[in-house]
Amino acid sequence: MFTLLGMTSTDAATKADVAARPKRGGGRDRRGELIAIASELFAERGFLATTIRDIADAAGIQSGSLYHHFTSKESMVEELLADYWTTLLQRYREVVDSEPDATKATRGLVRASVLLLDECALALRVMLNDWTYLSETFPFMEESLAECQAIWLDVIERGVAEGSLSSEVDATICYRTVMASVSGTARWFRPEGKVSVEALADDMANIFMSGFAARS
Amino acid sequence: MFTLLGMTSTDAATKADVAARPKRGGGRDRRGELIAIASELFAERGFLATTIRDIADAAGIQSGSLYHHFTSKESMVEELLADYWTTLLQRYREVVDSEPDATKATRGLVRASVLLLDECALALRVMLNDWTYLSETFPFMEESLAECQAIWLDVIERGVAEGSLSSEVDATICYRTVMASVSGTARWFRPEGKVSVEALADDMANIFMSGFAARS
DNA sequence: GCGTTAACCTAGCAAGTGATAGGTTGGTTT
DNA sequence: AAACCAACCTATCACTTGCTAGGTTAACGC
Repeated sequence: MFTLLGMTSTDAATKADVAARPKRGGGRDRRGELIAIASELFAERGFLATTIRDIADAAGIQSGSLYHHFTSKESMVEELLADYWTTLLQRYREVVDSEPDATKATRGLVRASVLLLDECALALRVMLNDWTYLSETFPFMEESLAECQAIWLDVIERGVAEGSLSSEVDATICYRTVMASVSGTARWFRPEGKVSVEALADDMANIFMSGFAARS
Repeated sequence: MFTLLGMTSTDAATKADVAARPKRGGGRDRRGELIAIASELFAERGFLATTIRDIADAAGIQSGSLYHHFTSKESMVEELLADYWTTLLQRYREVVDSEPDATKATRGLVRASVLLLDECALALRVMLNDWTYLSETFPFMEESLAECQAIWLDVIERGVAEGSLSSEVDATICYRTVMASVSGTARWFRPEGKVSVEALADDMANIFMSGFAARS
């Protein structure tokens, strides 16, 4: 430990840094701020490739200080993912409960997925990149996915039964195709970009309902 | 280092292990074997989450021994990914060069993608899970993806021009939707599973061309 | 002023990480 | 028999990882 003008480096750092430190009462939900900062990094580099030192640097604090707010690196991402799934499933239920027509319900599910992509782009990008690890770490992810699949299959099979959806393609393959497209969209879609969610939702719903062959 | 019956532990380990070691001339392409073993782990747990000690354990050798065959962990996955992209692009070119009809060419591209999914399931699963890291590490991945996109957009726009594909949805969104579905399929598709590639290729081509609304 | 508390710092640990250097083995070639 | 070589081992390095213990600072309530 070197000394500077009779101060130890510890003292010097403390004096200087504390002055530049933002006031305590300022932005109130510090924990939320840190989650936002961390999520950005997770989405950009991947969860596993992001270290807590990266997060601390981005937040302008020391790595150890993060553990005042969180118990582990995993807990920094858990809320983000849990939020996504509860919201998605809640909106799915609203759609299927309020829409008896299977065709419209299918469009509604696509639409709900895409609109949520807009709100939770970070969460989807994080999951997209580290699904294997994250789904092993957080059991609720597999559980939520299972419920998601159940809702979709129910709607599709209802549509096939009432004759509005084609019985020629396998329901499970339909479901997986849609889900893959929607979540895969997270890789390029940016909420602030030039493609609007509304247009995207309509386009994707159209593709799945009618395909992209020209109507004859 | 403890001793046992006058032997050092080093000697003991050597004597025993060498006896159990497979003969040298046996399976000739050892490097290829190791790539296969590593790929399996990469696909299962993710590239970043797999350590070279995991790979060595699975291969029944010591971690240091891997560096007799490879210069780095990255080089263990590079061939796998490069193979995928060269094959995909080559087959894409065969399709667009030999098929003047845009509708059939589109089906051909979907089909080629799905069939390759069958052959290169591991490569796709690896990319799907660690795309962010891998595409930063291997520049050829972004380059190949760009060429892939160019081929797709060309075919789609040709189809729109000749009136066989709908002009109502954005070409780029079409492309991204298809690609996301196909590569996302790698998450659940298993070559040895009960869904045949042929059926899958047909189903997916049908979904994209005609959608899953019942034909009226 | 005094105690409390949230937010942060410093310093470092234990466990792993990818990678390396040099030695050993046994089959193949000459 | 001698030389060669691929395949592997042992032991270890330098570094990074997530995480922790204990201390410091400043705002707030009484």
